[in-house]
Amino acid sequence: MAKLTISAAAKRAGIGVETIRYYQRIGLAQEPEKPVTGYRSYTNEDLKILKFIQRAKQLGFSLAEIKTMLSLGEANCNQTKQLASSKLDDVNRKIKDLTAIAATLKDLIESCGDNKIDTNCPIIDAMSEDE
Amino acid sequence: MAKLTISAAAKRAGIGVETIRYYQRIGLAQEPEKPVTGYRSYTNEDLKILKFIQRAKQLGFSLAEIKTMLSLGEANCNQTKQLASSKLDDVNRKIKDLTAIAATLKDLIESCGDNKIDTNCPIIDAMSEDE
DNA sequence: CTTGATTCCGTACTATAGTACGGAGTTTAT
DNA sequence: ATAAACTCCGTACTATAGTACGGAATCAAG
Repeated sequence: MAKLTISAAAKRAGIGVETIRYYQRIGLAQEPEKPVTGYRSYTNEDLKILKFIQRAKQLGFSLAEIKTMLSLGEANCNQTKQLASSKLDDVNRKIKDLTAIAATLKDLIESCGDNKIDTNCPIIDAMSEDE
Repeated sequence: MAKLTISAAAKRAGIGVETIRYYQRIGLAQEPEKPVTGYRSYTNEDLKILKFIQRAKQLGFSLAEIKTMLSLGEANCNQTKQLASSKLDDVNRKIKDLTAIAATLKDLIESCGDNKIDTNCPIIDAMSEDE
C-alpha cells in the first residue's frame, strides 16, 4: 500500500521509467498529483493501470486500443467485452495466417533437400514465382 | 517479356509505385538503368525481385531480412535456408504466443458471462491483477 | 550537510515502413 | 501537336512505440 516513486512503479509494472512518462505524455496514463514540492507518488490504483497497459500490450492491443479500453473503464463492461471479442477475432485470424506461412516456409525449406550445389536456391525461386 | 513501366511493375507485383521507389531508396531493389532520355523499364528479372520482396513480406520477413536474403542471392542457398529456418522458428513461436493470448482473451470474455450490471468489468479487473 | 541517486521537464532523436507533394520532364492518345 | 497521364526526383511528412539527453530540483544516506 506504500506510495511508490516512478521507478518503483516502473519496476513493479515491468515498464521503463521513460516509457511511463511517454504514456503520460500521450494521455494513456495520468500523472499523479505532484506535491507542491517533491516527487509524484504512485498509488496502487496508478499501478493497476500500468499493469493493465502492460498486460494488454502483451495481449496484442495497440496503445490506441488500450486508451479506448481505459476510457470505457469499468463502467462499460459490455463495450470492453466487445473490444476483447474483436481482438480475439484478430488474434485468431493472425494465427490462421501464420499457420499458413509456417506451412509455406516448411515446404520451401524442404524443397532444398540436401542441395549442396549452392545455386539455384529453390527458396528464392519459389518465392518470386508467378502464382 | 515486355518492358514494364514502374506502374505496370507495381501492379504486377502488388506494390505501390511510391513503395517501389522507397525500396530503391533504401537499396532493397535496384533501379533499372534509365535510358538517356525517358523512363526506366523494368525487366522480368526486376519484377521477380519485387515479387520476391512482396512474398517475403507476407511471410513475415522484415525489409532488413529481405535485404539480407537478396544479398545472399541464389549463390548461397544454404544461408538462405538457414534464414528461412530461423524465420520458421519465429513464426512457430509467434503462433504459440498468440494461441496462449487467444485462450486468455476467451477466458476473459467468458468471465463476463451475461454481466448486465455494466460495472466491475472482470476483463479490466483480471488484466490489472497482481499475478 | 554534502554527495550521489532520482525525478522532472521539454525537446530531440530512433527505428520501421511507408505516403504525399510539387515541379519539371516525358509519353501516349486523340 | 497538344492535352492528359505518367515518371522522376528530392524532400517532407505520417504512424507507432518508444529511447535519449541535459539541466535543474529534490530526496536519501552517511
